[in-house]
Amino acid sequence: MDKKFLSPYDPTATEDAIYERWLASGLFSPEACVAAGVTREDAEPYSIVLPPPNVTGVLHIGHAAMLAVEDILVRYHRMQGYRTLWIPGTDHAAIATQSKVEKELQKSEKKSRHDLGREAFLERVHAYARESHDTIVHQVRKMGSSLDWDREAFTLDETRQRAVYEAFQRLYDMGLIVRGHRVVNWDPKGQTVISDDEIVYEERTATLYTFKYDASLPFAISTTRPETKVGDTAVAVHPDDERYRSYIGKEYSVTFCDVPLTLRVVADESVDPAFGTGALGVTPAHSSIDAEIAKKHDLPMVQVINEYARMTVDGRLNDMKVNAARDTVVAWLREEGLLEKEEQVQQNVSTAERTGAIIEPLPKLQWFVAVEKPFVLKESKLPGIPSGSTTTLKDIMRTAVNAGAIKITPDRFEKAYFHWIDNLHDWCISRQIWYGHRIPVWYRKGADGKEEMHVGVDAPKGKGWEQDPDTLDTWFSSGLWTFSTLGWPEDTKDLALYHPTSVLETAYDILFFWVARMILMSGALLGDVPFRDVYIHGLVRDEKGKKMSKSLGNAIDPLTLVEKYGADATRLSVIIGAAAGNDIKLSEQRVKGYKNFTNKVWNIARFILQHEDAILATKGAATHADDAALLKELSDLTRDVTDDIEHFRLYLAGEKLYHYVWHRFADEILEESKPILQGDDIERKQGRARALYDMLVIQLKLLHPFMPFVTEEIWSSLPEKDSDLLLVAPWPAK
RNA sequence: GCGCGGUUAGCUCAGUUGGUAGAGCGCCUCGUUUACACCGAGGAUGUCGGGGGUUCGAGUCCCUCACCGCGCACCA
Repeated sequence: MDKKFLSPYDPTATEDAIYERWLASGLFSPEACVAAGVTREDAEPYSIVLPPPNVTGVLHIGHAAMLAVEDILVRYHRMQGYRTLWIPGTDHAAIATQSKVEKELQKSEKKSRHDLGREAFLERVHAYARESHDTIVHQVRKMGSSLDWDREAFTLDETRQRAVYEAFQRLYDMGLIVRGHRVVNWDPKGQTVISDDEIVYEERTATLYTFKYDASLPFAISTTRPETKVGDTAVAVHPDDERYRSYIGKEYSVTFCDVPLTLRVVADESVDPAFGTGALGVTPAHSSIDAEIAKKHDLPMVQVINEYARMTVDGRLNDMKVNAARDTVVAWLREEGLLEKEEQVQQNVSTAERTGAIIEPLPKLQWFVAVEKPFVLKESKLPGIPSGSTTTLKDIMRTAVNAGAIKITPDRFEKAYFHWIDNLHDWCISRQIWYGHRIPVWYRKGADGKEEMHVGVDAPKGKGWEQDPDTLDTWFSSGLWTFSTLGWPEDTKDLALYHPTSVLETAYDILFFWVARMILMSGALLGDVPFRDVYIHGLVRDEKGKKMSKSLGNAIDPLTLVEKYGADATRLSVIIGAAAGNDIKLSEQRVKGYKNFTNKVWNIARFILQHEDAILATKGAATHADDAALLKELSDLTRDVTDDIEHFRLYLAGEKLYHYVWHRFADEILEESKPILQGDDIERKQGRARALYDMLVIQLKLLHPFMPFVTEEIWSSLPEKDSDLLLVAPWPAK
């Protein structure tokens, strides 16, 4: 027996060396597995693309859970003989990374990005991203992730840049990317447009003011934002509302707080007669709902607020910030005796996810992905959408899941997914930030003074072309992730072999942001799904059930846990007790418990290997009925665990293994074996020793996906085995 | 407003198709017998949120109520 078994298992002393052995073997690569003869050339592929962590800092325990789940699936399939590929990568996370660097720049040097200029600022961001990337890769390795590092990708590297430009051009050519002047979500602090999904609603108490624009008007309106009323061009009422029916179609000219307004009364179904006075002041430029009403009724759009959330009208409001302008308008209403009512109401305020600023809806010229526009999908493998049929992006997203080409586990998330799609509007993809993929569109003034535009992967020939200064929403490049990592748009072998990927595993908080957009991109560009299964894991929370975050100071760094208890224990603690999609509350106490389990496994091996001579004396099937029964019992467990893993019940598989290994095998079977092993019946003794050894081998294999390090370390000391590395040992037969 | 999840032992949670209530941690008693004290043997603790229903039988299925958490929508 190896001397190392004489002391307790020490993860810190072994894990790094084991990971190095795996790397040196090259067997994280499916080609290497084929070359080494552990995977058949024609084996069925199994592929997962790692959801790329943002290069905004360090990994948190949620990432650790993600890595553990995916590594379990990958190691299991590799051992099952699949041609298994797990691709690593990181995400440039445009807005998130840029605003992080901006914040630090402001803090340390009191400078803004404009003080540095685009190029110098981007240098800073790149440096930060590199550093962050290195930290993340280090952490990912520490967790034992069996990723094929030779295929590592970054959403902003050269290959992915090409994929992004190609995707943009193709979608543009298909008419699915459009440029338009629309009311968008403007973040005055971040100075950029953001998409609907980057908005966080905050509930606040607001004052609802009811007033008349002018004493000459026969009715009043209600609003929480009186300052925007200088941009009103209409008053909308419900067509069936008796109170206002006689005013429909009439036009009123008034001067509202020094600003002349012309208001037409229009009838619109969307107006709720029960709210306020039942009459709605329509501000087309500063409300997306109002913009829709305005479009329907062909109303003029007047912008009265600028990018800095300041008023742009003549008179007393000129250049005032919106809050000050609100007070001024209310004061004016009071003076004029127009204010009829003030009441406190609960209101959800839109704020920007990254900067926390209150969103100011503004009309702007931006790029959009049109999700409801019909187009012809030339080649399609999507069930329900035949090649050459007319469809929409929304339809693709809905059908992929509805027709069963993609299965979401647990299935309750499908409902939320459909609901999200039903409420989806066109996706604004242009951002006024510097870090990210520059929009592949060039402009120049033509000879006739008109603007010329060129959309393409490469800059156009000729003089005077300027590339669009804006960048793309980070989710645009993330949407391509399953195939951009496999070499698309090139017609690569990887793409043919590994796409669609087998499983997309992620937390539920980015189901819409990301999962839906991957389905959109893959559907539109490849006519296929990006993956067959979506497995949703929960969020890791602290002991009190709070979401872990740096700002709350309750975040547990996975590396700290790995250093204290080992990666194996850390992995188990985020797997066991966490049913699919359910949040997990993590405490160090749990991790400690699983560290004890790793030591238990260690000592089981130690005990069995003490009888090495007796083990090696026999071979073949168990002859004694008791031994055969024990092996049968274990093969039942193998069947259960295999079945659980196949159905994403990793927590159950882990728990069953834990329970069997410790409380059945160690506490009972080994105890009962002691008298036999110390007895005089040599044949019985050798038979039992052999049986225990065979059972140890099976248990190490079953445990390996869950706790790869300690099992591999024990494996290295086994006197007899069917594979040099446990990493690629064949999964035990049921 | 619509939807989703949760409510099981002191704490954190399992309980996959309905069949005598489980685990870990904590607590109590005993044990240092050469795998392991990062241990073992044993023990206490539960009207499975309330109410109703289906069933021979319900933690599990149905209805309803309450509370907690979350998502979406509205947000004049």
